[in-house]
Amino acid sequence: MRFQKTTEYAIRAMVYLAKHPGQRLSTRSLHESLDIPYKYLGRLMSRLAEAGLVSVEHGKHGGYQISENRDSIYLYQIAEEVEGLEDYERCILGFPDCSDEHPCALHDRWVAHRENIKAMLYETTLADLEEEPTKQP
Amino acid sequence: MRFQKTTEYAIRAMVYLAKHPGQRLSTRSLHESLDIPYKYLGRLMSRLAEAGLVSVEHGKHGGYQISENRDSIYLYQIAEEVEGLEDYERCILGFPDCSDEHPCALHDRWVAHRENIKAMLYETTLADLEEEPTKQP
DNA sequence: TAAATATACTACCTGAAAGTAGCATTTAGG
DNA sequence: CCTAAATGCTACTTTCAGGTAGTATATTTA
Ligand code: SF4
Ligand code: SF4
Repeated sequence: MRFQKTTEYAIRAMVYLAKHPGQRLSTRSLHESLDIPYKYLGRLMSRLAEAGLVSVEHGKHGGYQISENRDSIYLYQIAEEVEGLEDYERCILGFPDCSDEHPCALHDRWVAHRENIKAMLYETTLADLEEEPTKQP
Repeated sequence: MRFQKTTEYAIRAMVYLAKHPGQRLSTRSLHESLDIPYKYLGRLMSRLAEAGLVSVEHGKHGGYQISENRDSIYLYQIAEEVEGLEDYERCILGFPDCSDEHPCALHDRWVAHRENIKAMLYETTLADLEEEPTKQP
């Protein structure tokens, strides 16, 4: 019961960028600050840029930068881009199609938690997370 | 953000057994009722039996049976046996060692949900789940 | 005791996520 | 124009959860 490793990486990187607004940071620099494999991070950042979550500049002095409106970037957008949101609509027991109408014994217990986590993802922006340190305390 | 597939299988099987107390069900029968790969389920049930969560009989008319005291089998015991509980003590951003004392921006938001899910696992028994149907509603 | 029906054990196969490597492409700036 | 420094692209490798196969072992029952 956890995020994919890649989602963790994406959140770490995005929060780090959000804490350095106006700065354009290279993959190398992010790699060194966040301890994420260099090449793997490169592809990940590329995806996040393609999704419009960060801006990117090529060439010398290039790199990634958070958009100005980081109060409108929500965590769910990061999770959606990286691992999708399908798990949050899914049966906890893995049955392929099932409704809320005749729920099994676990359904209500699980759905409550699932909806809470969804709410966290849908209501938290990067701006909300700027108050405190990102790297190891 | 979900349980491992094997954990889903284990919960499905255990809840199904809990709904058939006093019956000794073979792997073949569980496989047909729950749509879990036969051989894979065999190994899984073997593990659950070894962990003492179900009783087992070999040979003809053998199979698995839930213990009488199914009101003292908690979901966390199943999760613990199958995928471990390490994820519930883990940093959401994947940092190796970190304390609650100087938390990062996400920490409090995440820990609250994590503790709620842990509480569900630690407070729900198989007996609690017997009220409603297990298979597809 | 022999056949039938079950679990237990061991080894191997598969697919997807994670990680690695090399080269192409873009841009700043002397 | 040329070089340095950056991202982008493509392909390969590794790791592990999930799944398959065959055989050994245990138990009931005729
Ligand atoms: S009712 Fe039960 S089987 Fe159906 S989706 Fe909910 S948890 Fe899954
Ligand atoms: S404070 Fe942040 S970095 Fe530390 S364990 Fe909590 S979520 Fe992870």
